[in-house]
Amino acid sequence: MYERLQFLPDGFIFEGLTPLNLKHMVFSGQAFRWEQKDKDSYVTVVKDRVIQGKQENDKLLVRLSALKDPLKDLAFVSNFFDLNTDYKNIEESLSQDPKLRQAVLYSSGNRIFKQDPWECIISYIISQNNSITNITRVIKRICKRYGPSLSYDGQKYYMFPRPEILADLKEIDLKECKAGYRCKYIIESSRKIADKEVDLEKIKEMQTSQAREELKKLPGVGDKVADCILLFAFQKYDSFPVDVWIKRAVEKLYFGGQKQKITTIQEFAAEKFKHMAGFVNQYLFLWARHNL
DNA sequence: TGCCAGGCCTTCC
DNA sequence: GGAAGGCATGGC
Repeated sequence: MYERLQFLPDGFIFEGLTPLNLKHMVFSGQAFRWEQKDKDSYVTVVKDRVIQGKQENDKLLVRLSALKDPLKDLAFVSNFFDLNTDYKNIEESLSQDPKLRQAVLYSSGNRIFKQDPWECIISYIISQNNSITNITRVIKRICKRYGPSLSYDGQKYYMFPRPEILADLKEIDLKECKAGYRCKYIIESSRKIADKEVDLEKIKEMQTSQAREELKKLPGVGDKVADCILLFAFQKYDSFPVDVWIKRAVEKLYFGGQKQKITTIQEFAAEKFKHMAGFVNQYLFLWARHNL
């Protein structure tokens, strides 16, 4: 929801975007391919395009490579940054819960990118039992080694490699990207996706629970990884991935600091937050990582 | 050194 | 159906 739009030769300026916090979005651990370019400017690669974003108060400046026609580019950008969703309403609504208010306030403007499903799946397979800095490094190595290169602003960037490419790798080669024991998951999951044994187009049309079971057919994808993929790539906002930070946050806010089983947290969130669970999750995650 | 990180898989009961 | 261990890598 923005108030005004300017067309640039290679991008757009969106004005009147509140709430928006690009820095939160970029470094909140939802996507792993953003880099800081200069002081307030960040760059990433989405499919075959380089995207540069910069925030000035309620303005979002976006430049991109591989220009098509302006309306298609506009649709692509506003979809990726989720600019047509009313986050003001979401944040106000969630803040009605006094236990959530501090987390929402702290994380305000942390919109959820709409990521490419294929890249998201492999990224979150890598994420298991791993740290955000290390996940970022591993993905970068994979793209640099196996992805087609792009040129933007005099610099080289890399696309995420296609499923067929990763599917044909030997484990011993992929190991050089330091994904460790997850390498065999990456290769086998890539093969299932390349062969359409797991069909990403069909998953888009499924209800959350069915989509979740379908994703879990991929090796290296369990409950938590599936929930991340559903939330970040399939817009299933009723999913609520529970990692150690979310667990801590929910235990502290809603269980008086008492340890709970993961299944208890999942059931609690589904019951309490319903179709808003995914948004709650994002606010809680960022808040917890910085404050707990 | 040991423990943790956006967990999953296998084994065993 | 659930508990326990193992697991690559890197930071603290």
